[in-house]
Amino acid sequence: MSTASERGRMPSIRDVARLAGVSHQTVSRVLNDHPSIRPETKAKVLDAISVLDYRPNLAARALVTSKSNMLGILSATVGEFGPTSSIVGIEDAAREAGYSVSTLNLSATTPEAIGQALRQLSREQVDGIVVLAPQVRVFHVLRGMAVDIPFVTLQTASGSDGVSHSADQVAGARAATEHLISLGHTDILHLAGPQDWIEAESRMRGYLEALRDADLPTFPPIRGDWTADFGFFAGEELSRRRDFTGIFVANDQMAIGLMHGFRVSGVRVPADVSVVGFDDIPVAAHVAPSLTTVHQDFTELGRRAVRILLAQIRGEAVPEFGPLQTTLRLRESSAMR
Amino acid sequence: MSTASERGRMPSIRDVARLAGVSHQTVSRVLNDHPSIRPETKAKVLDAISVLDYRPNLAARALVTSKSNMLGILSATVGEFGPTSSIVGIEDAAREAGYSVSTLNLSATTPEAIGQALRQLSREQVDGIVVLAPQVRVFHVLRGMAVDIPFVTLQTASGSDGVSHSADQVAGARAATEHLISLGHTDILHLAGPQDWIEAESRMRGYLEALRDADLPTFPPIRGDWTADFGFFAGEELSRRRDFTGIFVANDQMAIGLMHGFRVSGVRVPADVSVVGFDDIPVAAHVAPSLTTVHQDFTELGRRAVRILLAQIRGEAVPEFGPLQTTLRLRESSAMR
DNA sequence: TTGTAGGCGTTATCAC
DNA sequence: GTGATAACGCCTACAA
Repeated sequence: MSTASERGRMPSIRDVARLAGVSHQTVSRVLNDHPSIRPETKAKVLDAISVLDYRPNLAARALVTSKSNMLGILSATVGEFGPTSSIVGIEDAAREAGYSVSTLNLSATTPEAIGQALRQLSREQVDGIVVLAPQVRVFHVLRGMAVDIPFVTLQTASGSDGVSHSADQVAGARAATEHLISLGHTDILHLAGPQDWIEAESRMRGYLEALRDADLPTFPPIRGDWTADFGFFAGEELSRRRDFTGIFVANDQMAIGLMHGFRVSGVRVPADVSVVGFDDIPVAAHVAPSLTTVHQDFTELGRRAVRILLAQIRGEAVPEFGPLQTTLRLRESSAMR
Repeated sequence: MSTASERGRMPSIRDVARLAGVSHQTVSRVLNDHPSIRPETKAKVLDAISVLDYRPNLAARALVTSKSNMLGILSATVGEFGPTSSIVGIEDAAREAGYSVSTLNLSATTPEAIGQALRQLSREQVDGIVVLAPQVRVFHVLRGMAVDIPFVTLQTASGSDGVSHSADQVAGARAATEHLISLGHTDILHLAGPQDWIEAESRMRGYLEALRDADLPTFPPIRGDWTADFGFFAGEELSRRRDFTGIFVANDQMAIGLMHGFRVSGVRVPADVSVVGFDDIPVAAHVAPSLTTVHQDFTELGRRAVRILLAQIRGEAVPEFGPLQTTLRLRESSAMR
């Protein structure tokens, strides 16, 4: 007779069974909380489990059930503050629900790359995927692929029909713009995110809607790339223009760079121009001047995404969260005209 | 006879075998690049594979080989810029080498939590772990646990004997401090990171060594928590002290907060006090005044960690990278005395 | 309530 | 060089 430890193997369900004096099937039932099992039998089994320090083999389970108890994160971001914080929330919620998390970073957002990433994730048999790929393109590819794995996106594209959850970007952008209007600004620019990005579109829409509702002129938005460096150059460029007194910037990084560009060009914030950003990154409150911006709870967003995904996986009713609220944080960079 | 597609299953190695007119074992050999296989047989098999769009089942493979082709990331950070960038590098390198990545965020750094996390990762049968847990405590627990899974840490504790790789924090901190000295400062403070953090210790050591070597007085470091908010309060407090003209801050977030605290307290940077940070986060170049800081390539660090880990896993010689260089970025926040 | 048989898709081991 | 056969550890289905 050879026991598990003698053979240098991890204890299996059969070793537990032998020690508990039951069949391996009974052990399996205990593990899966099968209803019909006598309490004392269950106790014996649990005892044996703890004696042997037995832990179910996940691969074996995955093989036979075709479920991995693993969620995938498909991300196409470059370590920005927002997505990163969301990932923390996703992992947290997933682990809490007993799922492990496999992350996959997209280096390119071509249809091929996306397809390959999805295939990889499906090979890993993830039970569901959280998509953190804020580009419109990815969204379209995803919809066209008819993935058979449940997935949730953390961005709501206009006309989205898939399951998605996000903070209300349009409302946030509206609030930011309306704030500038309420300060007495009438000529308000928008430094937007890249063309393909969903948030960029939503934030731009909020900007446009607010101006239109107030019967103020709109300007063609400037397209940035989210980076502080771009903001800096934009600041230098815009300093030549003096046809505006307020600017809503699609994210804080660019806003901080922009203020730098203004500074070196002699444009004073907020004396000459009021600036409002978006995201409320941790340093936003501390730059000079401190940045008025739109706060959103990225971590909570990630948590909710997992709850939605799990409901989908389990075939339960998908919880109906309203869009996550954003809040305007008033700081020094915006002031009365 | 029932084919895979008829039964709604994914094609298996046997389906490929049937189509190619060989045994399933031969297919397996093709998949694993077994040497002794006739080229034409191999061709037939590869053909069948592509016709069926067959993809090996990872769970089955993991079950029988006890290897998952998966690396684990054990992280105990809160979404800071550095670790986040490293994770990008880790994932990249891992996927490139054909490994998937399972990430696990530690919410607490108690020995129990760490033990649980390691057990979880080992249950997932990860082939190796990259540890991004910069606390000394975690490091000790890890060493004491005699983990049977290869692992690499991204921080070098003094007297480390495990496999680890990191940028040369001490040298970077020395350079930062020596820079202040070279500007003519003689009274230089240090705003340090939390007690338990490895980088905090290294950076403090660099500070102390530089001052000692220059025969300058050292001050007891102030312990911060890495956040900009803490830096702000520290700035307000320190503004009451006027016994120093230079300060080396252990990370950029705190440095930016500190400058804010100085600002509201009437301390001018760099006129009254020169400030140097660490990390070179993207906004460091754009805050006002722009922040002199120490740059390090976090992403490359992550990549290297994976290469080291894979060598360990495969039993190859572990590549000997020297410590990653750091470079001082000179900006406005530090100036001649 | 419990046990027995069979199979999930792959690799390892032995024949041929 | 190739093919049977037997695991790997678990779960589902059916039998007792």
